[in-house]
Amino acid sequence: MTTELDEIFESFDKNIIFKDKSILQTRYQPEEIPHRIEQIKQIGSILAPVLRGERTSNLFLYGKTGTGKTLSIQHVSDKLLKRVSKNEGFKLRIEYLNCKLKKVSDTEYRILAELIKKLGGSVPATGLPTQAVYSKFIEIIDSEKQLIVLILDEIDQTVKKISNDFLYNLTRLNSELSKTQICIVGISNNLTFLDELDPRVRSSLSEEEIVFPPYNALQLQEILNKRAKGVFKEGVLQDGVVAKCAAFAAREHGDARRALDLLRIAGELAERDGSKKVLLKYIDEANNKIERDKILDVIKSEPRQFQLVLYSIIHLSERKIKNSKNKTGQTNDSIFTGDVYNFYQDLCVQNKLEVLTQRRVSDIIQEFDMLGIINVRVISKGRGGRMREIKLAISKNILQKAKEIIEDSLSYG
DNA sequence: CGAGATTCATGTGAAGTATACCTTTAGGCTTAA
DNA sequence: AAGCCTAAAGGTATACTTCACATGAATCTCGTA
Repeated sequence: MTTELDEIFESFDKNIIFKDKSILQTRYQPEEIPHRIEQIKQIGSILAPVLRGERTSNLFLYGKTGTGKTLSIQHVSDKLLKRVSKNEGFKLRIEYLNCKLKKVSDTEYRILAELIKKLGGSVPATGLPTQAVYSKFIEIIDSEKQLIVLILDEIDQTVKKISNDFLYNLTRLNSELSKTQICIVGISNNLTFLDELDPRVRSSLSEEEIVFPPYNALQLQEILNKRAKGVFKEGVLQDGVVAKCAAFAAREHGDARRALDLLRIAGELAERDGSKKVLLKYIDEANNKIERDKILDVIKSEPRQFQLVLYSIIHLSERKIKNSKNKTGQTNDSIFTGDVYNFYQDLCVQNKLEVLTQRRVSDIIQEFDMLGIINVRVISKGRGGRMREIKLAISKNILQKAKEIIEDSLSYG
């Protein structure tokens, strides 16, 4: 046993593939950010007045995921902070908050609490009136003369959960502050986000706007090449590996994060396989793995009733496929609402869970369609009634795994 | 034979209900004067 | 007495149910050729 373990550890220790994997991790902050020079310059020139201790315009960044928004703003703020520390005339703080994090995003209270914590204060987790937390926030900010840049990432999430009012209050903060000046940098991957905003908020929040376009395949390749240099040992990458990663990611609206993940996972797969090179096939595998993990994560996080409905769908369509092969040979793998609901009812009884109404299950099915796990179409069979035709949209090789996940979560519940 | 009515099985919308989670508030406990 | 905390009271969003009506093509009905 020990020897086997030793072997595993040793082969892992040899580390044939990677030199420094951390460079591919999402947290990693590279020295250079290719193809974002324009944007970085713009951010720089907009935020530059903070160096003289002046308030800047509020700034708004948009672009899809993985287009370097967060990276760029962090890059600029690092540089700014370094410069400012040299001349001690005033104080500059740049706080970054990701509004999408679960513990933060729910309520106004929590966001404020989180901000206060970042600024060095503390509030009880509950019990205080929101207004009190709000004034505490102002008090902390205003306690000394300073300049605050507030970076709110994924700001669109807050508006969905809370309301326009919160942002409105934020934009008006300056009028309530005497010593401190504050400016807000909003980041959103939803391009239409601004349109949904209250016009008052909109005009003050987006005094300046910068758009981050998606990377194309060539640019992705360059990014990958730059990073890959430090990550992998010499010559472990098969020709075309980088190009393929870039091509895959370019298909997904030019998501650089996706490209980096692909490369990293492909490397990990090669390593686990004991291969000396990262071959092209590992990229396909990595792509599958990412896709699979994404879907399985979704399934995992779904509530129990949703899982039961999905389980019914998977079970029925598997059975359907088998039957149709035996009889006719044609692939008629679609199933209908009624079948699903009946099977689902039995499933609930077996597991001693309450049975939801058909109305609700209908909505649940629709939601799975929106998640892209199934495809749904309303058809009419004439006198046979009207119903949804349901088809699974996930590849067959993860069905088994999906079922296992659901079974697991059922037996624990 | 064909136009229009009927029908089936469920889609879909509105409105109501239960539940969980939040905020607010009142009352009790602690602390400082 | 003032301030702080907590438990209960009051609000609100969410998940679901109930009720009611909408759908759309196969099928039926019945008048007509």
